[in-house]
Amino acid sequence: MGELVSSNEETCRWRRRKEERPAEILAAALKNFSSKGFAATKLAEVAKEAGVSKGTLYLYFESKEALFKAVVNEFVLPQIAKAEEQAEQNTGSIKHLMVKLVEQWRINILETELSGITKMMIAEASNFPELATFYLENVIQRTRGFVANLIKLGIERGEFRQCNYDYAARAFLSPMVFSAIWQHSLAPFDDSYDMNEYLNIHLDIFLRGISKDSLG
Amino acid sequence: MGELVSSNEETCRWRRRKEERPAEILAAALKNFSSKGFAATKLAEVAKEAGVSKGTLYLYFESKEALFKAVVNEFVLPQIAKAEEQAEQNTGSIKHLMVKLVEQWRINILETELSGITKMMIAEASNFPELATFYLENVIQRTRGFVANLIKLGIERGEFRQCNYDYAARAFLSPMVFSAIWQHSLAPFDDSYDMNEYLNIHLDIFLRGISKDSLG
DNA sequence: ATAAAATAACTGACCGGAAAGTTATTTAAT
DNA sequence: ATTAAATAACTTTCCGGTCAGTTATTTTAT
Repeated sequence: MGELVSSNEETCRWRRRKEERPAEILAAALKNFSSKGFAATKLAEVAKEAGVSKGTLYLYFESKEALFKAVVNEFVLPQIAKAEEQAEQNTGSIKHLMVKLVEQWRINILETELSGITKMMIAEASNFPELATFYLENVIQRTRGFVANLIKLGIERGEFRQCNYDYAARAFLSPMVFSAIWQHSLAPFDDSYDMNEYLNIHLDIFLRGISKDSLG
Repeated sequence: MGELVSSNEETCRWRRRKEERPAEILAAALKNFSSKGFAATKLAEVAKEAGVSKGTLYLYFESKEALFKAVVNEFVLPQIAKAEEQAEQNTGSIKHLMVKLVEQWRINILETELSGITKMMIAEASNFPELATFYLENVIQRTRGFVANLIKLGIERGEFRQCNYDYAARAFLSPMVFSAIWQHSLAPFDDSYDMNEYLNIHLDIFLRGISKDSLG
């Protein structure tokens, strides 16, 4: 943990590492925001884990809020881009693509620290309006729009029945979001919830519910 | 709000009102915990809204955590008891009872300050393990068990298909919990989500998904 | 009835610790 | 020698919890 110097154990108290600092700080910030939430994250702890002093944090990020926004830009937005690309390259059915998207959610979000960011934002939005609008505009609305478009396409193709695709997108996404929330709130105190099972059931119900034919 | 004396505007700085204090403090605490969350709630503010000094709070409640537990006992548990009674007195189908339960959720939880308690607990469970286990044992497990029993009964009666009724209970409850969470997190910043619509769609999908016949 | 004494409800200034953010100083690198 | 990266000590603010003192109310004595 507290490794300050690399190989040559020189008599250096610290090194100048302008290039590497941001990435190391962001990694520590992600870990802390994810596990503790925004308010409960201590910048002193982030600094310690990044192997720098608290002051150094402020050399690279203006404030705690700026640091969080940087975490979102660095780690969350690329995931959305990835999903969008996967959709573009999709050649099979929309239904199949949606199964794949849930699978990607599991692997890339739920089972990584990113689920903690999802939970954190939902949990603390009301206490940090500035972050709330940032996250809403850059993450939520973009994701919702992306899924809504997908469903719209499914309807046009005759895979899905006529429905309000905007609400259908919410119905599709909310259990995924819920899984992230639960995992970082009461699941650790509960006899462990099988998230895979939970997501499978919801996906099954959703696809059944939206299909043109009643079998899904 | 800051009414200290009732009718006669006497030259009293305060009155002794041992009987009324707890209820007034609990009401102010509910309001604050609901809108701000646990950590962000300031006891000085609760005291002010209850018309007492901060010190008086500690005459009636041992700590912030004890105050929160009292709020749950006073306002949340009676709602669960109410639902349990309604289930006992039910003469129609289980399916119909579940529609009614969602309706009650809307009226008694979602559209009241209690939805804020639901959200608060999910949001801050990880930072307050003591409260988390208290809430899990007294609220979550009791509610989940109640619904699981209902679904089990529905299966025995032939209304529902064979399924893991424990997970089915989670599938039934999680969108309700999600509605409360969303309402107190990003909904205020979003173009307003129609929660009724959201709940209706989920109820429809759930009942379709669990029915023995495919129509629901 | 009245007033003094006793009681307990209530107040609010204060304490201690914690954490965000700042800055004077030190140290590495060139 | 000079620059700038990094530090560590500092300031400020905030809040849960405490407690010594104040005041409304009740009780006792006359």
